[in-house]
Amino acid sequence: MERDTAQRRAIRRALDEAGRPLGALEVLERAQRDVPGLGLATVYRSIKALTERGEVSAVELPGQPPRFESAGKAHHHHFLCGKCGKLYELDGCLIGLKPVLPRGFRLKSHELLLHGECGTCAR
Amino acid sequence: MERDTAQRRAIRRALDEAGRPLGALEVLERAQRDVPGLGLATVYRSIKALTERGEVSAVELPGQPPRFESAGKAHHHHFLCGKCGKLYELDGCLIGLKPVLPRGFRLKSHELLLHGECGTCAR
DNA sequence: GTCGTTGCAAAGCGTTTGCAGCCTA
DNA sequence: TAGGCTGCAAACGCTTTGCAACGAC
Repeated sequence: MERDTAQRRAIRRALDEAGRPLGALEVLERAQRDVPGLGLATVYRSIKALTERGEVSAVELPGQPPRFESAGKAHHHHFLCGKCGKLYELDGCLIGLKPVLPRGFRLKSHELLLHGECGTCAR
Repeated sequence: MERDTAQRRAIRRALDEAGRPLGALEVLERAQRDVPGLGLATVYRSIKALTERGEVSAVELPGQPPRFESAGKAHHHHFLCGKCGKLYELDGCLIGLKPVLPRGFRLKSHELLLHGECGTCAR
């Protein structure tokens, strides 16, 4: 990820402006507004490079392809609505307590995914 | 999932006796000790049926194919060692506090994955 | 005997890679 | 101009499906 190309600018922009995690195809669609000839392989290659640089982070969901979001936000978790399938960002972290780990285990990070129904679907 | 066949017995047994979540191929290998001719498609079909019945649950890991474990255990979470790649089961739940959700959201369940190094790898 | 279940092979899906040409620095 | 970057198509790994034979009830 060293050169500044139109493709990478478009991909970065797509992720920055989305406001929510995007799937690879969604990134492609949005970035193609800037660079019509853009290929899916380039999207994957760029996302991979950006992820390694720490500028993008992947969000994994059970049974679904990963979605990607701009990194650099504060530590947060996600809420997946089981009805509409949308993934929401939640501010803050719910894990205040030090978990009880087996002897010798060292904790480096954690991921929390909440399931339920969003405000729109719940009524 | 209505008939009782040797294949399904073998698959169920493999999951029951493993003590940790297994990948599809691991299930195949173990179940083939009982039923040598067993095919991978049958493993997937059976796991799917068992999952729908609630007897098996899938554990999703970032960037990896899912692993499967017998359900019915108490609510628990997992710890993934970044060095050796093993997935451990942790007793109990760390989420005591009601998380702050946006207005109207209804929480049904949650998944927590801890990352770090296990006792063996940490030293 | 019925019809759910199986193994095989082929198809499917998301992702990665090989390659020749392109374009940034 | 060198070498990273790109698009295309083929390859890949994991999972699902079509189909004819099989076997539980």
